[in-house]
Amino acid sequence: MTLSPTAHVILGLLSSRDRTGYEIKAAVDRSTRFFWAASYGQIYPELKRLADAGMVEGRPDPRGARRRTVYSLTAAGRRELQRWLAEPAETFELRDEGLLKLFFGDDLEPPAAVAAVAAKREHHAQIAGRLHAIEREGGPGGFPGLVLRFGIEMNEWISAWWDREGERLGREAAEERAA
Amino acid sequence: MTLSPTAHVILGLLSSRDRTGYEIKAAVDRSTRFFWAASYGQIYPELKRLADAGMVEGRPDPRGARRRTVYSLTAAGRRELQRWLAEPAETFELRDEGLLKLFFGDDLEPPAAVAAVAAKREHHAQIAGRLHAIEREGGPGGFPGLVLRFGIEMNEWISAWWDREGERLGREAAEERAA
DNA sequence: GTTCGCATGTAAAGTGTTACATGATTAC
DNA sequence: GTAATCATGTAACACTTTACATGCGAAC
Repeated sequence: MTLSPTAHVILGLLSSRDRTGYEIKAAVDRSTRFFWAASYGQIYPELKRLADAGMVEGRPDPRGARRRTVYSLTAAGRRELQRWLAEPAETFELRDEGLLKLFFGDDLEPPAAVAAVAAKREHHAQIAGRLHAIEREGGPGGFPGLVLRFGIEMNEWISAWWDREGERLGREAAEERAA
Repeated sequence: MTLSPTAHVILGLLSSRDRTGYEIKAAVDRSTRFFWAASYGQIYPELKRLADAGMVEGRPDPRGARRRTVYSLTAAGRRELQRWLAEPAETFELRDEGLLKLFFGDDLEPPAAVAAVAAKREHHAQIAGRLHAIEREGGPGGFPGLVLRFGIEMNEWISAWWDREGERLGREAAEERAA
């Protein structure tokens, strides 16, 4: 039985505190979302599988008439988390439709290409801004804080790169019109 | 009928020249692979769908007894490519198991965390190296060349970032041992 | 009293990878 | 002759998203 990386995200989040499936989803959206997303359609079935495998334990903890299941890590779950963390990472995938469009930019009219570059700059500036906001609102310390800092600085760097490139393309287009 | 981004990659690659499915796969592996991968299992069925939709045209072009189908873009296919290129990009997804492990680094023994950082540095240095090799072997000009340059510089930046961070973590661990 | 947030789940559809199967041609 | 490359394709599996369905509690 091999566990998916998403299963390990759940184990990792339960390592710091007990949570419901709903809270796990919220934590993912606040933190790992930018490099590892997960939906309810994954989280709830995965919690069941992990419970069957003895890695997590759910206990009912209703609020009034509203049923609620809080999950916690078992000793086996903590061991599995440690094992996975020590093992080398495998998955690294990027799917960037913006880069794809830029790649085919030679098929574009110059103004459209400049617009595609501007969209790339904007997109990464926005991600950096959102991450920055999380940091200002008392973001995490330790390794989560380090990864957050990385996300901010990388997106700022990418945004600046395309900003420079956009300037250059704009200048070249202007020179061409002048000639 | 909406076309997937992968369908548009095929249209884009057929825009510069006619190709077989095999050649499309090879071109993807040489170029868009780092930000948009595609497998035979997608390319061949997608070529059929695109042919049914009148976006591409296949003509048999055997080499001896070996059957071979060369595809070319139709006028409708070129229009669709233009339309898609002008439209804002939607998909941007990153799945980075290494960042995930670093995120949970507080659960790791310090030497293991330092190793995870080193793995991240190495991974991006290797990608940068491979892309650099493509550039040296007479890489593409124009927009494909620009995207390649971006890939090289971004991976070098990421590698340098984790290099710095690894140094710092190593120093801190040493100071702690000394104290 | 209605909207928003909490809470759990499933079904269907879409996307994509991997492995397998087949066979010809070219280079060593 | 044999290994690598060219060439096409499918089947099984894994993974994920989206949409739907349901209902309580709190805030306004």
